[in-house]
Amino acid sequence: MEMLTIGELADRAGVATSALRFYESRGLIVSERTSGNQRRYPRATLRRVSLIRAAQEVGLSLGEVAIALETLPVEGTPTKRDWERLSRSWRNRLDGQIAELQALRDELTDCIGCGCLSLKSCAIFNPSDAVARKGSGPRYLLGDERVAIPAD
Amino acid sequence: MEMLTIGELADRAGVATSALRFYESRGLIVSERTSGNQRRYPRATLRRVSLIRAAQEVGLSLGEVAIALETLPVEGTPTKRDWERLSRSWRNRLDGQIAELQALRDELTDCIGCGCLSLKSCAIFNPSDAVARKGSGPRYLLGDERVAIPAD
DNA sequence: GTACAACTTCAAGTTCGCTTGAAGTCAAGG
DNA sequence: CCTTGACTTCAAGCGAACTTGAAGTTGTAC
Repeated sequence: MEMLTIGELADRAGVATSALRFYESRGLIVSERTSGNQRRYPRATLRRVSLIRAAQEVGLSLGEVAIALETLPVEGTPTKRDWERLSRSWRNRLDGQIAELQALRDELTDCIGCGCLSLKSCAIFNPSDAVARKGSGPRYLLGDERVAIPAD
Repeated sequence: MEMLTIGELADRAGVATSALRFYESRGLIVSERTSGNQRRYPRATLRRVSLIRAAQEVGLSLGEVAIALETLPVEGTPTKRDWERLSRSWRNRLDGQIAELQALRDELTDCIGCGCLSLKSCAIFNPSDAVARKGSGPRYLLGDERVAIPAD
């Protein structure tokens, strides 16, 4: 089978070689090695990397991607069922994200020119789910957080 | 004017005191100091913090929020025009985000069961805008990136 | 056989939006 | 006065997803 070097794979997949090594360190992809210890990837890895990038776009973390990919053959072509299952679950995820944004948008639309400058009872500022933030690290955009505000 | 301590502001705004100090270090809010060097915030800061959190939800980084807030009075009530301008621009932003997600979703929907397992011409994997990633740091979810893939 | 690009590993750096901790000061109630 | 909790600053840490750099090795084309 024709094998790709890490540079070739990087070019074709549109990612940096450092990213590929990083993915490998996280177990998302695997490589064979030449006698001189250089990585060689089967063609199928190209598809796998594409899948990873697509999943990221849908909003999955690399950890989640890893879990999703565990159900897929590392080498060779995933079955139609594999792909159907993944794409369906990703679409559902997208649906959820879209719904969230639309809700936010609708609230914002109501707000435009509503005169609620005191923000007293403005939907956008109401404590619908003012949960405590746990842990540190960056907060991702579009989280499901909501701002709490009291009467001004 | 009644002033709030940092703890009071934190409770009422639903954020940690450390976050407030951080915002202040970034110039997003300002405080007066007591003779003993403790922060005291005017009530208006509560509104300002809420605005910051709302903007973050819409997807702005703190840097962008800072720029948006520069056009607002630090103290006192923003005018109806201020708020209309901000909420309108944020809504537009949301509209854009929603549109992007919907496009992705539609592509994904087409993909379900389309049998394009080789991913040769699958819309989701096509290099619509395979821009080079500049710089390091974390990549935010829902960026405007698209995966590049060649013929498999 | 040698030049040179592409590869190797490993540690450390980057960005963002904070949090945590140390070491100390202030404010209010009893 | 004394305790206690809330406050102060400053430095360092976190988590994600990589990138960058150093120092050395491999593969290939001439």
